[in-house]
Amino acid sequence: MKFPLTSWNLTPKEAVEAQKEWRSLVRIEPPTREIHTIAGADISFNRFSDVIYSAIVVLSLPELRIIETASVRSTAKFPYVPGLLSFRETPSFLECWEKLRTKPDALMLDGQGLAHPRRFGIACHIGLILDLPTIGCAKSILVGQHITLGGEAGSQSPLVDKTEVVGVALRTKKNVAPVYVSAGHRVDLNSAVDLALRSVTRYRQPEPTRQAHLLVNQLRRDDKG
DNA sequence: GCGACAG
DNA sequence: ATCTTGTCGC
Repeated sequence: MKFPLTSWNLTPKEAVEAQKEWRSLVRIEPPTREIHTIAGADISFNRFSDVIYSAIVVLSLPELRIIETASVRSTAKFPYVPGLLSFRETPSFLECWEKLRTKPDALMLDGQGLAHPRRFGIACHIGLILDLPTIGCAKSILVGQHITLGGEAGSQSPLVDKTEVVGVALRTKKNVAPVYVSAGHRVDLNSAVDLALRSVTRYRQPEPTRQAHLLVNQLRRDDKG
C-alpha cells in the first residue's frame, strides 16, 4: 500500500491511483451479523463557500425509529470531482462519526458504492475505513445503464457497466425516479438492495439518508441565521 | 476530439 | 450540491 486509507492531502491524480490501490481491499459478501441498526449520512453546503455540514442519523430496524443523531460544521479541503467524491466529503463525515456514541450495524451513504468507474465509490471508501457494512444509495447514475423500469414501487433492474453488474436501479415509490443501490463494503448486492427496501417508507429516498438530509439542511439553515 | 460526469 | 414559487398529481 502506497497510500494510507485516510490520506486526504492528495492531488486528484494521486487520488485516482489510491482508489485503484484500495479497491482490492473491498469485500463483497453477505453481512457477518444481523443488522438491527442502520445509519444514514449526508452533507450540505452553500454555493461558493468551502464550509460544509455533515450529519449522521442512526435508525432501528425494522421500526426505523431514530436512535441518535450527530452533526458537524467543517471546511472542505478537496474540490468536487466526479469519481472523487469521497475525498471531499469523508473528512467531514469522520468528524461527525467521532461524535456518534451509537455505532450502527450498517451505514448508507448518499452516493455510489461499486457503481463507480474504478469500483470504489464513497460507500466503499468509508466502509473500509470503518470496517463496517456500507451501501451506496445515489439519486443519479455515475456509470452504467439499465433497462426501463416498471412504474410500480419495488420495480428494479440491474445497473450494468461494461458487461458488469455494478448495482441496481430501484423504484422506491410509484411513478417516481428510481434510486441507484450498490454494495460498498462487507455486503453483497442482494443484501444491499434488501437493506434499502427495508429502509423505505413513503418517500423516494430510504429513511437513513432522507433523515440525514433533513437534519443537515436544518443545521445549515440555522447556521446562517 | 466529443460527450458524460455521485454530491 | 445550491439558487427558488407555484403547481400538477396521487
